[in-house]
Amino acid sequence: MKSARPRSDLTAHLGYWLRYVSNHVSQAFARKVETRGVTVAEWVLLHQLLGAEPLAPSRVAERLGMTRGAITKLADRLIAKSLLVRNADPEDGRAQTLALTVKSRKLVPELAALADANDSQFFDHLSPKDRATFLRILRGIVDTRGLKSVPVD
Amino acid sequence: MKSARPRSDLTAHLGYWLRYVSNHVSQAFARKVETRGVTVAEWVLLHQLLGAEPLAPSRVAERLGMTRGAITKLADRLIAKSLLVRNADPEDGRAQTLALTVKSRKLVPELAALADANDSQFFDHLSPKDRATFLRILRGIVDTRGLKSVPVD
DNA sequence: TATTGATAGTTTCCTAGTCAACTAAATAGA
DNA sequence: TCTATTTAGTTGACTAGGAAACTATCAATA
Repeated sequence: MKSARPRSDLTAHLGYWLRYVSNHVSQAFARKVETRGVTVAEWVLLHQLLGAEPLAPSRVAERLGMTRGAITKLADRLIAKSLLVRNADPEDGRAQTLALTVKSRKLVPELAALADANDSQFFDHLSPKDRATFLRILRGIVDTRGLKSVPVD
Repeated sequence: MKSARPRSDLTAHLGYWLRYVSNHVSQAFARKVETRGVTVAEWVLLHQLLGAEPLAPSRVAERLGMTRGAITKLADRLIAKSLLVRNADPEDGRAQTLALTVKSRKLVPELAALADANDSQFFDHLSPKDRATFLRILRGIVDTRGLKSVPVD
């Protein structure tokens, strides 16, 4: 591996640009889902559940890379919006399961469409080759660095 | 609007991977600078000032894409750590300037080294070609989407 | 010059996380 | 079986930031 030659300028760091672009893309997406009355974190939770419900809060926490406490509160908010139900696990008195509602089952695809639109907005100008390279690099970083857990924000 | 081929899977979104990787890179960096007693936000502010001081808080807010209120608080914290000084602008009774201290002037290069190390950790495995492409794509998104501090939809 | 509006920064309230202490239930071990 | 430990989830204290109201000052203009 190459030695890191000092990069005196912050803007020379790939990490800087990554963060910068990612923040903008996420913010734009946040504004979109907000029109449907949900936050990005709420969307990610709902989407995780789609096809994987019911799921224990602690599992959700792992997948989303958040603490259990955060999931408790996030779930509370979704329940208040009738987008989630919390049920006691009949097998284990400590455990619970989270599941979608009729309302959220209808909402999630709409949110997915917004995610598509957001992707288009920021990445459609890329050539197919660049798109592929970009995705390959990102996934490659995940693989080689052994990243796990899904970020939310 | 472009042909939005539906991407039913969240993980098919470039935005998803972008956020995912960016979060990990930032978190890893946060852990590094934490050993020097500063946060990422504090580092970014300090680094902005390096070579550009003194700078008005409102300018900093623009550059960092944060609100003026956030800069007030961020500056307060840095001042409490003796890493920043706030001076009244002699020309304008409303205005102030922010500048580094002896302490932060010594600290910033150390933090920059951590940023280098973090970049190495996540991007050194890329071929020079991939590195260049990655940076070009990121900067290209900034350019074509005309990203500024807060993107307007 | 007096007033009106713009600008710089601060403050308050709110949101959404973390961390760590806590409760209750399950499990392992003597 | 009783006890100790682990596990699931909740709670409270704390943090960082945004939005908007607020204060103080400057600038434009009637």
